[in-house]
Amino acid sequence: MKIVFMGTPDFAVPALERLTADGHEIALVVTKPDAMKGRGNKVQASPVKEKALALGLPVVQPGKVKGNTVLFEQLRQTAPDAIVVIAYGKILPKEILEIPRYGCLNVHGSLLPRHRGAAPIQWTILAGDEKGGVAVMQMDEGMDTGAVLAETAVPADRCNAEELFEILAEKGAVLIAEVLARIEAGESLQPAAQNDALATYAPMITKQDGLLDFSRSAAELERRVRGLYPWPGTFTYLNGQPFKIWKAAVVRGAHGAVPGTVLRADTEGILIACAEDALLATEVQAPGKKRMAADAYLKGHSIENGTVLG
RNA sequence: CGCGGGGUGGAGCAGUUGGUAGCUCGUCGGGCUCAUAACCCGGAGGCCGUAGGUUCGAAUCCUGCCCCCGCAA
Repeated sequence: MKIVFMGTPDFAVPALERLTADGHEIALVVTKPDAMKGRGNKVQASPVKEKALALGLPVVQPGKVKGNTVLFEQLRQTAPDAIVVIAYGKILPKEILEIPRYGCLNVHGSLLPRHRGAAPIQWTILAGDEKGGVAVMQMDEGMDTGAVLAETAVPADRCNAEELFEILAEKGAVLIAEVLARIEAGESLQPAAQNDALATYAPMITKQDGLLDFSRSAAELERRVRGLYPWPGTFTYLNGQPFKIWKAAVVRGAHGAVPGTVLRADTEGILIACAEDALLATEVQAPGKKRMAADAYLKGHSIENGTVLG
């Protein structure tokens, strides 16, 4: 099948590889423009762009999509059977949705209609959902509101966002490959409309979302630690300095301490009082330092019991 | 040239008015103990990121390079 692939981050890469391997003709790859990133403000190409170039596929990086008639024209001339969109990062206007014969198919990292929007995987974990998943849907003009063609569910209450990303990227690649195969075989796919009443919205995550608020429950904070791993990570303040917490566990039990109080700091980790139960930080990071086990951190720094974080 | 912190025995840190490298832990051996992540005694282990420079002498001062990390985007 002749396909235009639109995507940007790592999440989209496995699908691009898979569709290529399946013998589809990837006529064009559309990804976001290179952007300044990281220390030193170096310009960096998107993971999808790098993979596309490695595969020898043509790439375009429009700065703007809405109203971009040049892009519309290029897509029309390319005349793809379908456009596969995975975490592209820009809204597609009607002009583009109408181009392919089989429409635009989107791979989304949640069990729709839950977690429509930019950060479905993180929000699956933040919300404490037992299951996460990946869905292939027929795009329409709404934000992830299209009819669902196929879905795969996986457990989500144990892993962190990085792990769930990896799992769902693979599952998503398989799923979109299957959907395309069925379309090619002439099967009717029976799109299932989403129940808007059950929809939730998963807005973009910001660095500030990583601030741990100990006046919440330890269970909720533990989810935050998992859901924002490895980006942007969670943090609090120790002696006025940002202090990141990469891994943590819930320790149940009443403690009667003010939220944020360090109950103890030993080889087990740093136990911090929360509104409900306590959070045991087991992997931490101070500014300018590497991430390390809390135990290792305490070898060179001492944290008195009763110190208040946040 | 975005701002900034850092590279010291296996781990985490201290150590700048330059002069024989320390701490906590781990590790090895021994002791104590019913027992122990406890305690006591003893030992091994570091060319102080790298290349030069200044100096009688540099982990400590200067310069280049490599690597790691925080912030901002």
